[in-house]
Amino acid sequence: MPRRNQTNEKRRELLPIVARAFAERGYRRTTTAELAERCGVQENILYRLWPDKKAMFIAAIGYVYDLSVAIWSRLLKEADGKQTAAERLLAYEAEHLGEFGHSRIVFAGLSETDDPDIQAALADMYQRYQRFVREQIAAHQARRHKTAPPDAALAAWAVVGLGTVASISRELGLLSDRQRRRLMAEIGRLLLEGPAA
Amino acid sequence: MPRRNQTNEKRRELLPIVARAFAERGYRRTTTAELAERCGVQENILYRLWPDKKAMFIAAIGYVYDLSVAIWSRLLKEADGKQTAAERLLAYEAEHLGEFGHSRIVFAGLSETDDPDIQAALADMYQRYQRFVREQIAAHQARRHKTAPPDAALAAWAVVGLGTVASISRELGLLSDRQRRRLMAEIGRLLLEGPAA
DNA sequence: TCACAATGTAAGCGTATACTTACCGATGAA
DNA sequence: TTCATCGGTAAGTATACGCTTACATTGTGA
Repeated sequence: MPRRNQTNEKRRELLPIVARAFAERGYRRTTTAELAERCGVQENILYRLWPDKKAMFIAAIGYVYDLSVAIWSRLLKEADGKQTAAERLLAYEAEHLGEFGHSRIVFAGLSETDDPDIQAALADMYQRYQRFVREQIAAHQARRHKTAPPDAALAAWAVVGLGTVASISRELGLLSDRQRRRLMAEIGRLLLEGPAA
Repeated sequence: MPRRNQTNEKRRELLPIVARAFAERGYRRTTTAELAERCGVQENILYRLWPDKKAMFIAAIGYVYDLSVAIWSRLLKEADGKQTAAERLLAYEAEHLGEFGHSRIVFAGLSETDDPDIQAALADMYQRYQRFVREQIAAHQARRHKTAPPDAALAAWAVVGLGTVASISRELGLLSDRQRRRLMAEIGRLLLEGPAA
């Protein structure tokens, strides 16, 4: 009998490195040679793990989502009587926003949306992301029953947009850390609470 | 004497075509051969108009901003006693959002932000864009003096984010036209008016 | 008309890049 | 020990792409 197959373990080991490369340099500019070098292997090793470069990228998209959810879930488990989950999430994102380059990999993908596989991967990720945020917002609104909070689904999209523009502003050096935190805090609160504060 | 130099006219003539190509296919995937073909000229003609491909892209970034401002300005001149300029702008964007691919070209650029020239061009564009929106919001708030409207600068960034996420959702087919209009209308109003409605 | 720059065409050049092939030593159950 | 398979190295291939060069044609002011 041959040795046992360690393909899955290797995939899990290399995927964070692959994802970081795509986040830093975008899809097209990240060459398979660079991926291999960062991973400390030869190119054909990567090709044994994924059929082509596109599959590596799609796997990376999945990875950054899983990573975000893992971080958020850990955060939400640390119960806090004063703040709702949504409030803690906003505060966390204000502080650590875009730390892994979540949004950079999305921007890279958005330049490839005429590829149906990449488009589907991005759409799936966004839907999960928005659903997660929406659930937190709905829970928040249920606890703090205001008279007329915004529709949770719309508010969730707006929060996603808020995070996006905050990421862009960080990327381009448009806002100081302080200003960005204020943006997330004040507008985030407005989106959670609605006009009847 | 030789013929008179028509470089500037030619640039103005080809720039919309170049910008559309970059918006549709992203920076890296748009080849200079494709640019030339779309423009109906040979490649070296483009190289007489701009020093390199990067310059063509940066010119395209400037073009989409100028185009947006031209459209908005026209819109704002059509006075309307009932709606403020900010309200009309929101309504217009809800309807025609991303018609030219304004945001697509930004996404393409955001994958190239380690190039200082591209980063500077994007940062400049975003700052002008946010300033424009902020002025409209401030004017709106001055007319409808609410007790505690959001800081106009923050609200402007949030509106930019709202437009961005709406563009993404259109790109990925995440929201119906109807849902996207609701998103822009309801959250847009919230951002203009603040919590004291 | 003529000189000469502007404009256009066609072909090529060097390099980068996604992906492949050929090969080799290590592993571990039979 | 055997031997099929796994994990890894090194080199190659075909193509695509940014950019250049060589050269012909056109239009215009002197």
